[in-house]
Amino acid sequence: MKISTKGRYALRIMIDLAQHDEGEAIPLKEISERQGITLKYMEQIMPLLTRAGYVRSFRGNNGGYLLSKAPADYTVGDILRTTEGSLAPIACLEDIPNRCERQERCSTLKFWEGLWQTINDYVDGTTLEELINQKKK
Amino acid sequence: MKISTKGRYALRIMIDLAQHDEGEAIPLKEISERQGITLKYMEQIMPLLTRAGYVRSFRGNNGGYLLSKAPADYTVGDILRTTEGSLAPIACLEDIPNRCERQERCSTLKFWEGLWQTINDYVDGTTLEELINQKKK
DNA sequence: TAATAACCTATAAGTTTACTAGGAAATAAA
DNA sequence: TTTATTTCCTAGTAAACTTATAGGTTATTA
Repeated sequence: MKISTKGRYALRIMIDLAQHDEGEAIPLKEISERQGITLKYMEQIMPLLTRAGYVRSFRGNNGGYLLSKAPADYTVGDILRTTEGSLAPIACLEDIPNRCERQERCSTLKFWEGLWQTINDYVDGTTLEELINQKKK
Repeated sequence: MKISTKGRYALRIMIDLAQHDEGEAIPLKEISERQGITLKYMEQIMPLLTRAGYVRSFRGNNGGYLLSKAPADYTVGDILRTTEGSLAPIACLEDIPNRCERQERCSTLKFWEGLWQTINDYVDGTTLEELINQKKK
């Protein structure tokens, strides 16, 4: 029941981008040095955020990344789900191929659905901006 | 971010024990047939529940397991934590060896602590009895 | 004594995680 | 036009974890 480095790193990268945003694209090399995350691993994470439209990427010299929106317009849930995938606590909640034949009479299904909902509500209840400003108690 | 089969099976086993409790110890062989979980795998899960004092085990002929308490006296959280281990969403929340040196200035730490708390609150908010009676919305 | 059932430990296949590696394509500055 | 920079893409890989199997030991009852 753990969030992987992909999601955790993505969150730190987004925070770093927000905190160092001065209009110019920020290259991963800089973020790598500040955050202590290897460049090559970040290169794998970034396309997920780019494709989701959460960051704009610029290739070539003076290239790098910029947030597409204001920090207040991202929930942490947005970022985690694009990098981690669904936050469903058990596989049979998500896709049809994962459903089991016991589902009709499964007495735990609703409990798991509730947990999923609870997790989503929590992660969607905090924005990137709140994280940066440490407004969360 | 998934609950493993250990925790999910443990929950189903506990429900099965509750639903078929007639005072006599229930052998794993029976539960195995009803639940479609292999006997040998269950034999690995049960000692965790026995050591936690959640079930009483009886060896030998006519042996098996019995719940130690009434279904209303177990929270789902109790069962999941004994079989899954801590439900902390990231390792650095749990033990000292896992703490990172960035912890002081980590802007996501409180967020993760809050998620952990939220998960614990949810799983502790449902009892085994409620699960059986499907009182959960 | 035989059958049953929990208990204990080891092993192993499959999957996931967390990277590393190498090169291609795009872009800007020289 | 060349060079340096940077993202993008794909593949590989070691370690850890998950999900079991397997075999034997101990306890208990009929």
